[in-house]
Amino acid sequence: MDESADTTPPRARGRRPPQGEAVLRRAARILEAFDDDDRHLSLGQISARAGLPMSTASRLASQLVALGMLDRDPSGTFGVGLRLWELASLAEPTVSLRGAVAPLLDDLVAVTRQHVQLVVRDGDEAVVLDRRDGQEALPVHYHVGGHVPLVPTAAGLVLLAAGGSTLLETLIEQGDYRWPTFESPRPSGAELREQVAQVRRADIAVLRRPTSPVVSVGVPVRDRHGRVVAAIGMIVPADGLPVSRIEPLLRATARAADRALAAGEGARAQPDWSRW
Amino acid sequence: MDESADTTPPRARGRRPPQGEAVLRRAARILEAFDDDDRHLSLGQISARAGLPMSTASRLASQLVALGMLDRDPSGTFGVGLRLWELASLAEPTVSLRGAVAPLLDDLVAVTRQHVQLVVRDGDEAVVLDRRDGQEALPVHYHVGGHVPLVPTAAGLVLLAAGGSTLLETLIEQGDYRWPTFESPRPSGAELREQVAQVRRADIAVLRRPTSPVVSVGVPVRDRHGRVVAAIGMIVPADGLPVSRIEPLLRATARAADRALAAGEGARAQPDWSRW
DNA sequence: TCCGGGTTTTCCATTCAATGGAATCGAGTA
DNA sequence: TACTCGATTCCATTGAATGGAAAACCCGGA
Repeated sequence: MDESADTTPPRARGRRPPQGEAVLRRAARILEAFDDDDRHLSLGQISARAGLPMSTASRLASQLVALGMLDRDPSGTFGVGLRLWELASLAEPTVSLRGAVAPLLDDLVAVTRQHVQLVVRDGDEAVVLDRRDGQEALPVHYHVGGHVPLVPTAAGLVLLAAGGSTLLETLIEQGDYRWPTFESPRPSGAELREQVAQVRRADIAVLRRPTSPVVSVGVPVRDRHGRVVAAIGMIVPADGLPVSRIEPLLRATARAADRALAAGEGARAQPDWSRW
Repeated sequence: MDESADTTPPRARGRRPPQGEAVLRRAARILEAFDDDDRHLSLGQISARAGLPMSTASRLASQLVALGMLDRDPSGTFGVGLRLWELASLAEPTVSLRGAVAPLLDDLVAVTRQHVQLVVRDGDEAVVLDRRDGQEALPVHYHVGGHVPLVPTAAGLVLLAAGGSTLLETLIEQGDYRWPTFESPRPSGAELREQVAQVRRADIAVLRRPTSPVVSVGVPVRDRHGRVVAAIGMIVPADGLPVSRIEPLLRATARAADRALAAGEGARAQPDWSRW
């Protein structure tokens, strides 16, 4: 190629991205390049997913490694770092909620031998804070920290119902809420409204679909002020323990969670590593 | 050069920090301003702890909020954000380890009714990956994501023993490893070496101190290649279940964990939210 | 309602950390 | 050995980041 016939006018060495972008946003995009399916990425993949030039990706990623936010194994591939995890475990509502509710999850799973999970709402999705696998567990897996859609899950519905009409209407309006593709009819706005109203009345959500071999049940957990801050969800085989048995158990657990949470909100047991 | 008599030579408006510092490092310092004792900070506190000018702290913190890395409640105080937590839960070794070992922790706590925890090493400390509280639990609290010192804990000793002589010697050399202040004699280098050797021989650590009402026991968890990747720790009252009973139980659990981990390393159960 | 203080945000002239194309390096591979 | 492809380093260029100061904000008290 000759330098005379080129359309690129000024020939700048280090031209910044056209629209100019904050470093932090770029770094965040690098972190967000990782997801459930790809927890390990090469630099090239990072660069591609984050939409950054290789050199920039390389530089930023190295910095993130130096800060412990990313890890890099000998083979060169990146992964999310432990330091990040340590920091993140300070995030509310994880600490107080998990601390208060974890023993109850233990009990629940001990009694029912089914999947149990604790979820909170984050925008128009839910996030799994903690979970226990029952021995008779069906192969259904939401991992801790993962997303759960609001509409097609019982725990999600509980959070949706608690989220106020604004949330519900927004969700209906945008209409693209997650729904199993093979499930025949995605519920209409009216149906969804009715479903939510039902959950509000009953203070519990029971989700049962003809095509699915499982029933999911969800109950709200409330803080001292009566605000729903989380939901406890359970997944049981449709042909197993009848829901009529599960319901009171879950309701009781939810009330216990309310109390545990209220009690824990004040005092803070301070760590005493010396006595280990 | 100066038109008036002032000692401040050039009078620059936006002078950067003397030594010049990467944005990412500053942002990281902001995040690290949060800890167990202060999970919520005002802007002023962040600015002070991170050693940043108010204006800079304000700008960066807002950006972090926009990215979901920090949360800000109506009163204006900051906290670590949920988004960060979601990202962080992709971190190895949390995912595979917790997934594989969690059911075993459930069993352990169900049988013994004592505290159980899963820890991994991070440099010269250990980090709690998961824990279960026993019903007969003593008020000892390391929260998930928190740090645990290597030397004065059984699980820590296991990781220390597995960490190779370099780690041990470094720790001895710097000599400032954490040790309960009131515990009379901090172990000498020789004592520590002997202790570690003992752990290596027995493939289990039992820590019993005269001043403490608890005994802590730790066993190593190994990956497919036989490398110690984590430790399971248990804390039992000195006057409760005898350690001779606990030992075989923990050993068996550790072997089960090895197998669960090896099995899980290959296949990945893929999430199937449609069947909820 | 208006005031005094403490905290937070915005403004903006200044400048250096960040940038990305190209060259270099390095581990595979034929 | 020569070739390939991914990652790193180099470096001239520049706009994103900076921090002091001023403005905006938020309260509790008068």
